[in-house]
Amino acid sequence: MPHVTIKEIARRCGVSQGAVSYALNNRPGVSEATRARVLKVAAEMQWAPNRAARQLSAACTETFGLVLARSAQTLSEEPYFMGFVGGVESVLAEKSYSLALQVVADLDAELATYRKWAAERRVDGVIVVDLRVADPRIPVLRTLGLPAVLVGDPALADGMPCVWTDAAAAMTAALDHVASLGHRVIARVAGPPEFGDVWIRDQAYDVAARRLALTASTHHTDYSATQGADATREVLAVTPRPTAIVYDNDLMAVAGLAVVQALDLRIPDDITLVAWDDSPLCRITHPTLTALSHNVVGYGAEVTHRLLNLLAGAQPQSHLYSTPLLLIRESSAPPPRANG
Amino acid sequence: MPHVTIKEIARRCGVSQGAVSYALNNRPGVSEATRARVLKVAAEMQWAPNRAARQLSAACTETFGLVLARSAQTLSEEPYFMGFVGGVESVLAEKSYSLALQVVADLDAELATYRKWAAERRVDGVIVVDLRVADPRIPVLRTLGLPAVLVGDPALADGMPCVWTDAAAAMTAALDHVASLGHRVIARVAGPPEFGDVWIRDQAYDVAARRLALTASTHHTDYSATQGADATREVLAVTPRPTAIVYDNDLMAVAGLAVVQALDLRIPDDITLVAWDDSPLCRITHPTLTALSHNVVGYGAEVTHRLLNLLAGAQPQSHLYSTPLLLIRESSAPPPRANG
DNA sequence: CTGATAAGCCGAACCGGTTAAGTAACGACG
DNA sequence: CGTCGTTACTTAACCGGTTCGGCTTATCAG
Repeated sequence: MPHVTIKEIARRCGVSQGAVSYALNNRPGVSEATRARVLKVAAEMQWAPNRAARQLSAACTETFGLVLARSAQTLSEEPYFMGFVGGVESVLAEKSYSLALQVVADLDAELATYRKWAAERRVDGVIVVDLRVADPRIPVLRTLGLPAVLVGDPALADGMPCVWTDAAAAMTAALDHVASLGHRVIARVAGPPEFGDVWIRDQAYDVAARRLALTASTHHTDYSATQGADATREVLAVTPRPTAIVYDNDLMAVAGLAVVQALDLRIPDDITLVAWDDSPLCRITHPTLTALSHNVVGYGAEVTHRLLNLLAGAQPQSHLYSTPLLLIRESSAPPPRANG
Repeated sequence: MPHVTIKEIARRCGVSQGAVSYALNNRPGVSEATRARVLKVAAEMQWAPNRAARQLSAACTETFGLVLARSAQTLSEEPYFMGFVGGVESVLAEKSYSLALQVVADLDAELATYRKWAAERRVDGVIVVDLRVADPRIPVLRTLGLPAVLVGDPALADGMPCVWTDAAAAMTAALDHVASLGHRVIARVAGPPEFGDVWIRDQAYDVAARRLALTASTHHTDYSATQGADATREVLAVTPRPTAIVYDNDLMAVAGLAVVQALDLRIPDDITLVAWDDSPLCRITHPTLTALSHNVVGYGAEVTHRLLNLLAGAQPQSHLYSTPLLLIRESSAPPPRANG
């Protein structure tokens, strides 16, 4: 059962290949009668353009690339990415674009993938996540001339087009919240410092803590539940003990919650917890977790739209998607001896 | 800056295109001296084969397809898929294959995607997940002649190649465990009944409960945290109240844990909980959750290997990957009045 | 009635690889 | 010395689309 080609349609319609191509692509050059006949035959034979052939002549792959430089294990623990990918997909699907997803071990492998994709003409553009401070991917993508939209703060994007959420504003809101509850000693369980977003939060956290005259510490982790739990134990061993902890993701916050409970401390009576990356996790714990919520699916969709626009000739620019919203839940309360 | 092609290399080396192709593909037909020269020039010019061109002549895309028929929201909540995709990727990467991932709304859209991929010659084969009872995708894939490996029990695969984990054995182990602790009234918070894997577990649960003379009920959900919590509330409202609950995924188990705690019942003193799909979630709660653990990343890798073998000409067959292992943790204990 | 214009279609080149068929040079062998 | 076989290439067709130049024919203005 050979594949149905444009040539076969041309034979059946008694016209040339070229005419069929014009007809199928809704371009002038054929009569309406012929066009209708061609479309009918094509539909009957269930013709669809061979992707490789089209790519070869059009020099356009209709594919975007996304590289995730995390271990498969980490990815499976972080609900974030799957939602992001889902958002990307939702936009690509309606443009009949597709997504080339690659999971690699580290940043070097990610760079190698970009080089390969560029040389192979594998993708039309890429979406870059997990932006770093002085990110080495930026100069590489520039050199390769690979169109890209970065996911992260303009301060990290070095002039490349990017989409960002205002993490600094969100962090400020979180600290205003705990300070207004009366907390004076707080801690933060953060992600890896090399991640640009974590760096942004680091800055905002320090600035807000100073402004509010809070005693504040930061503990960096690898975002995993294990290190989130460990960091929480460290935090609670310090004197004076913090009465509020801000986490950089939901997984660590839930892990922290369990640690606090295992130590027979009560939430929120003894300790207030604030999570980042709101997800069902934050709503199913007991008590539920106050969290900085943002729409990850929509974020992925927005980034994809920007990349499409960029390829369509739009000016490269940075675009603020949103500011995470602080959702106050049961894990927030004044500290034990507030007003004391 | 035009792309470097084989023609350009041929020109520089003073040989024909064909000779360059032979040299680059390590095929006989060129002298060692020429081959070395060609390889050197190709390396200098950083040549990489244009993917579309190779696909067109080789009639092989070096791409596998994976369709996920879930909402982006659901996907972001289920850690399962990202781990699976990571496992698939780990195998594909070393073969320089790539993955076409598509997220769609429902089964019909999934079928449409397969039809499209087959017509476009978009992928060499597909990995099919979330196998259903009397799955409509099986006849479609057969008709299309699209090579596929199904992820699920041979009883559901209708003779197509599949990779499975022995869910029935795992369920039996879970019930043996709770029965041996002395529980007599148990409940199960299950996934959607149309999923084949859930159906398999339904059967095994009923059989084991009858054999062990347990009073057992099953509550079907959509796998979400919300419905997991709701089902748990229902379960706990029944008289006589079950003393052990088995969940079909980790997310619902964690949600259930919170519900139980919110009702001021103690785990494991009052209620024993068993989760499926062990993940960090099960280890970070307080108390930690007994769970049926299996290696999702390895599962994805195994499935991918099977698909590669299938395309290499191996006989289609079903292959048992593993039986989920029951990891007993803090959420397991005898019922309140055991030995009574 | 003639010449210009355009619509409709054909043939062929092209994208960048792979590969079958053909050819020239050379050594071995009867 | 002629023949066969091998090696090392070249040529050209091919994959399945897109696209350009040019050829027919019909249309219409002059």
